[in-house]
Amino acid sequence: MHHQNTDPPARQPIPDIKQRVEELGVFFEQTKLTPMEARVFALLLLSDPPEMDFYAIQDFLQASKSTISNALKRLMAEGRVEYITKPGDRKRYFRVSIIKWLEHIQQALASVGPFVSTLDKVITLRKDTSSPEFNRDLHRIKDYFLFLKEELPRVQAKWNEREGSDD
Amino acid sequence: MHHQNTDPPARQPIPDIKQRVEELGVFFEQTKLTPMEARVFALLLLSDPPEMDFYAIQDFLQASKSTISNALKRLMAEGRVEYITKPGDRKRYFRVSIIKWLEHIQQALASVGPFVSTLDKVITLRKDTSSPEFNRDLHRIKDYFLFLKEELPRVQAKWNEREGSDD
DNA sequence: TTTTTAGTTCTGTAAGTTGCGAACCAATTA
DNA sequence: TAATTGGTTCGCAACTTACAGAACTAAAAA
Repeated sequence: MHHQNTDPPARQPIPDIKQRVEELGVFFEQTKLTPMEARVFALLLLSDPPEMDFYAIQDFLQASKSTISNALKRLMAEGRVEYITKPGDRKRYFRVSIIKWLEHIQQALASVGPFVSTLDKVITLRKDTSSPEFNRDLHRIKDYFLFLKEELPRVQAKWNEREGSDD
Repeated sequence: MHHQNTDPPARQPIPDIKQRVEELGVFFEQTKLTPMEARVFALLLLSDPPEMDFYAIQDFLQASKSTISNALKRLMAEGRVEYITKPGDRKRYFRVSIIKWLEHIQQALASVGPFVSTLDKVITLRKDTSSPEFNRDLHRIKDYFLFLKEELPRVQAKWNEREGSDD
């Protein structure tokens, strides 16, 4: 017996979806994804229902299995995509993991940390140089990052409070 | 008459500078710079005095003129590097433009804007889909970005005030 | 005027990426 | 047991990028 279709009735898909996946894909390439990864992500953002099985993704994007496999692998490693399973169905259904994606974004805001310490190293190294003005300017940038490092968690806290967040 | 040396007396350079330029360079590659661009930027951050002429950069990094020329071109186009000149000296002295670099960083924080509008498009397209829960989650991410778009300028204002900023 | 200086611009190429196809594997079905 | 399903992994071809080398240019010096 082959896979019994328990999906909700196919609905009117989003109009011009192929083209929109391409456009969205180009946008998400800017977020450090390869073209195909970006297209997979874009497709999962636009698909209805929001989960798709491997073959459906492959068929839609007209790409090879290996390409889809690797794209999903990376998207899952990054936490932007996850999969669900259905009882009595061996397939995996891939979907955008919105919670993890949000966490990912929030973490990105914390990336000022390494900047502060890198600048700190530079400033320390420059301590005895003949260019106090340049060093002061460097210090100013570091202070700016330090300020952000303090303020951004505050902003985050404000959001959590506003959302009645449980995290 | 060839270029008369009016530089301040050569001082003790930063220890292990070659290695440190490589390390710092690797760090700055993460900020969308090619390896050589990142090394040039790193070198200008560590050099004493903080400005270097073309040949000194080339000699230090052991790269070709074209590579240095293109690296400086891009760093200047990005606003991270500028040059100064000295009277009676045809050479240009390249240095990190700290003010512009800071502006560049501050602008980067404004990059949430495109995200909001992209997500808005997706949400609009998904309006009539059969997955209200997914759509709600998407909306939540958009609201988060919208929140940031409002709050980040506030944080920036706070910094400007604290610095008695003149910009 | 010729030469030198301070670069820029134009190919060519080596190295790194991206994605395909084929082979492979583990679980399920026949 | 053999065949099918749902993928993963490997090796390679096509494309892209980063850098080198050489030819070029504009300004200054000789």
